[in-house]
Amino acid sequence: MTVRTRFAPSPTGYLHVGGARTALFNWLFARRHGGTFVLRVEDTDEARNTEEARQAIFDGMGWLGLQWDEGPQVGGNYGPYFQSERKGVYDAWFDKLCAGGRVYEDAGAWRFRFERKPVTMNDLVCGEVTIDYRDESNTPDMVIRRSDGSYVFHFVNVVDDLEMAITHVIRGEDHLMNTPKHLQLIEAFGGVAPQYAHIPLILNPDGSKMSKRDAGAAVSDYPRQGFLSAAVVNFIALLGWSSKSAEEIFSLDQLAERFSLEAVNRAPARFDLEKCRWVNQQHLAQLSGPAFAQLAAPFVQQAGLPLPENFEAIATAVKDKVRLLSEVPEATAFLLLDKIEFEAEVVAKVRANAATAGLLDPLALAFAGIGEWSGHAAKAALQEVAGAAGVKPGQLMFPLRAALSGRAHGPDLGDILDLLGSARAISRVRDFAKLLAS
RNA sequence: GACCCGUUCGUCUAUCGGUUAGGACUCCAGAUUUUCAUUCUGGCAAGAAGGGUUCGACUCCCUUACGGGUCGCCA
Repeated sequence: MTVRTRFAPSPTGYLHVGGARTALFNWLFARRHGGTFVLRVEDTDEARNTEEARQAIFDGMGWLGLQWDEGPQVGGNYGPYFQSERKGVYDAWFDKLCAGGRVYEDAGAWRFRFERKPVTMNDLVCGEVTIDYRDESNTPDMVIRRSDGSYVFHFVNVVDDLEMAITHVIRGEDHLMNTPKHLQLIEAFGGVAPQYAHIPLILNPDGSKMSKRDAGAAVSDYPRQGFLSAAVVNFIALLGWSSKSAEEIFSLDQLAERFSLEAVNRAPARFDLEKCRWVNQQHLAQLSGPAFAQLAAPFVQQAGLPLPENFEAIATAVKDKVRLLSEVPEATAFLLLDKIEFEAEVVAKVRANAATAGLLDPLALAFAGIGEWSGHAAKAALQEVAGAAGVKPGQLMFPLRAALSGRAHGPDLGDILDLLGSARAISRVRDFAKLLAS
C-alpha cells in the first residue's frame, strides 16, 4: 500500500503557521514513505471563499517549498481538486446514504443518523480514544447537506478522502472530536478508514490560542520580515516534533529523512519567535556569500539604499552577523552610502578617551600615505601610529571603527577598510576627528 | 456546562521504572578575536499538587488544579 496524504485547506483567509505545519507534516510523511502528497481545496462555503485566500494558499505552499504531487495546477487521477467542482461526486455518495436509510430531512437540511454506540479510534498520535455516541445530547445527528443543496465539511471531507484513496489523515487536534463522526460516515459507506494522526495546536507565547491577527500567524509575513523558508519550515517542524537527537538545524530533505509520527508530541507548543530568529540565523550562515547577497539585495533596495558593484562582498561581511535578511540594510548602510551618521553614544565613548581620540588626525595622515590601499595595509598604518604614540593598537580599533561606521558593532575592521576604499576611509576619519574637536 | 486531549527549566524538547533528569533558545560569566560580531567553555533554571502500585516512579493508576480542543445548515 502506497502512502497518500493530503492537505485540505479552505480558502477563507491567509495560510497561517498552524496550517503550514499541518501541510508540512503531511508532506514530510509522504516523502518519508515514498508516497503521494495531495492538495485539495475545500471551498464548499461559497460565502467565505475569496480568490485572494485561494492564491495565498498556493503562494504560501510554494514559498515553503511544499510542492504537491496531485492537486490544483498539477492535476492527477483523482480530480478535480476543488470541492466546488465535485458536486456530482457528492450527489452519488449522498444517494448511497439515502438508499441505506441513514439520512433524514430536518427543516430542509439533511441529517446523518449516527449509530448509537461507542466509537473508538486509534489515533497515531493520541492513541486509543473512545467517544460514546449513546449519549445523544453530546452527539446530535449532524447535518451533512444544507437546505440549499450544498454539502457540509464532514461529508465532503470524508467522501474525498475515500475517493482520493487517502491512507493517512494528518490534521490539527481541533479535528479530534470530528473523527468519530467521520468514522461513522465511512462505516455507513462501507469504506475503509484512513489512519488518523491528530497533531497538537500551536499556541501564542502566552499560551493562548494562536489565531489570525496574532503576531507570527501569517505565513506571508515571514518572507517580508527576512526569514528564509527553510528556517521557518525547520522551526515549525520542531514545534511538536523532535528528531530525538541533539541536532536542530535541518533542511527540508533532512526533515523528510527523519520524520515520523511516533515522534510527534501530544501537548500543544508555544510559538517562540526568538528561537525562530535563531534558527533563521543558522540557515543564513549556511548560505554561500553570493546566495546570501542575492536574497539580501531586495531588502537593501526596498530600504532605499544603493546597490554598489561590490555589494556581494559587503553582504558577505555581515552574513554571519544578522538573524534576519531585513537587518541587512541597517547593518550595511555605512558601506553603501557616502555620508554617515555617528551614533551619539559612540561619539561620547570615543571622546571620553582623549589620548586615542587625538590620534585620529595622525591616522588619517598615515592612511593618506599608503601607496596601495588594503585593509591589511591600513591596519599596519594604524599599528605604526599607535606605536609612535605609545598606545596599544587595540585601543585605536574602536575609535577607528566609530569613525568609519559611526557605530559600535559591525563587520571585521579589516573588511570595513577593504570595502570602504581609501578615499572614503580617509575622509571619514577626518570628519570624525573634526566632529570630536568641535 | 458536557465530552475529549494534555501538563519535564521562562520557551522548544530528551527520558519509553533505577540518570548527578540531557540538549537547544533566552539571560549571565569567562576565553578567543590586537576592534565588533561570530565562535568556544561554563553557569542560572524543570518533573503542577495530593494519593496509591512498586524494592524503586518524571515514567503506571486515581483524584484535584491548570491549559488546550470540541459541542454550527464554519472548515
